[in-house]
Parts: sequence; structure tokens; C-alpha cells
Amino acid sequence: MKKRLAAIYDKLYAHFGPQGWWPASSAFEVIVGAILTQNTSWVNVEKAVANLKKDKALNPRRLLNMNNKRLAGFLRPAGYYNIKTKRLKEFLKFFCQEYRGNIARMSAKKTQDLRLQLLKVHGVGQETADSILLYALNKPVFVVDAYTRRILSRHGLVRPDMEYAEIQNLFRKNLKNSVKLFNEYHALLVKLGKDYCRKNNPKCQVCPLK
DNA sequence: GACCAGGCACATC
DNA sequence: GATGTGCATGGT
Repeated sequence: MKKRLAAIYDKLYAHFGPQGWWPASSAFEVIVGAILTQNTSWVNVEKAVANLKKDKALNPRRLLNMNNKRLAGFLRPAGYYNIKTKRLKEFLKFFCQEYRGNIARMSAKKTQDLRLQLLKVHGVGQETADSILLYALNKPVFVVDAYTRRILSRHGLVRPDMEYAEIQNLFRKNLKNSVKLFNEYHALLVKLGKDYCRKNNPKCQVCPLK
């Protein structure tokens, strides 16, 4: 398994090159994006984030104080905007109360403890929590998403219904637990997924992993 | 017009 | 524990 995971990474990296993730200009923006991208294409998330930036609202206090109607209006292009308004507010409440809206304070917490805290926030599940840990706070945690599952199962490394934690363990146990590697690996899987491995995508047979 | 997207919570069995 | 459903916009 070590060799297979390493080989997949090498092929993807050789084919696509470095992905430069996460596409955001601050840790806080990463977190907002992580919540907004739940089951949503990234281009739509970018529009919502642009709305917030244009209003100079992309900071914890301003977002937390904004009324929900207005916030939902900004989030609209990202879809599920009512739900996402609530989820974002839930995170902001936690972030401001627990860490005074300060990334460095939150980052100082022990990774596994912080992960558990994040999972208690309503609207933050495993993938969102891990995206925050890896891409906003640079913790060596592997992010498992729909593409990861689909790609690995199509290539026979996991069963399609395998638990999140089990898939995550595959990476943790068989690769160097490096922020740089985990960052790039997951980003490459998403790139491959978008280009070749969407649901019902006919390009699947010309996948560069073959 | 159908199908899909970088999930999650909740209901029901 | 497994399975089904609502949430919603915008691109292909």
C-alpha cells in the first residue's frame, strides 16, 4: 500500500505539477471557503467570497455581527445559502468565544483536541474540520473528500463505502505525515477528480493514472 | 433540461 | 449502524 500510494502521488505530481493550495489569501479566508464549499463547486464559492471581500466583511467580527439576511445575500451564489449562513455563524461564534477570533491562538491548540472541538461546531464535519486543520493551520492531517473516495475506490485501494477515518488512516500510516505532502496530495486528487473523475464522467478511461 | 458540485445534519428503520 | 432526504446556485 505504501508503494501504491506513493506511486499515485508521483504520477499525479508529474502530470499536473504543484497545485498551490489552498487558493485563498489568508487562513481565515480558507476557513470561510471550507464551509462554503460543502457539496458545492469552487467557482460558486469564489463568487460568495468575492462578495464578502467587496464589502470588506471578510473578518470574524464583522461577519459575526452582520444580520443573517444580509449575510445570506452575500453567500447566495454558493448555494445552500440559508444553511451556510447558520453554519458560518456557528463557527464564528465558536472562533470568537474560544479564541477571540485569532488564528494563532486557535493554532496553538493541540491538533487532535482542536479537531474534536471543531467537530462539535454545528455544520463542521470531518472533511471541513480537516480542511481547516491542514489548509488554514498547517497541521499534518489528511483530508478525505468525495474525490478521494471515488478515485481510490475506482483504482481498487478502498471499498466505496469505507469509513472516513479508515481512508484517512491509509494515508497517515503509509505516507510521511508531512503538511506539504498532505496538502499537495489532496489537491492533486481534487484536480484529477475535476478533470477526469466526476460522477458519470466519460473521460474516466483516459485518466492519467492508467 | 438533466446532472453534478472540494458535506452535513436529521429522520427513520 | 445503515440508508434516505433537504438544502440551492451555477456550469456543462
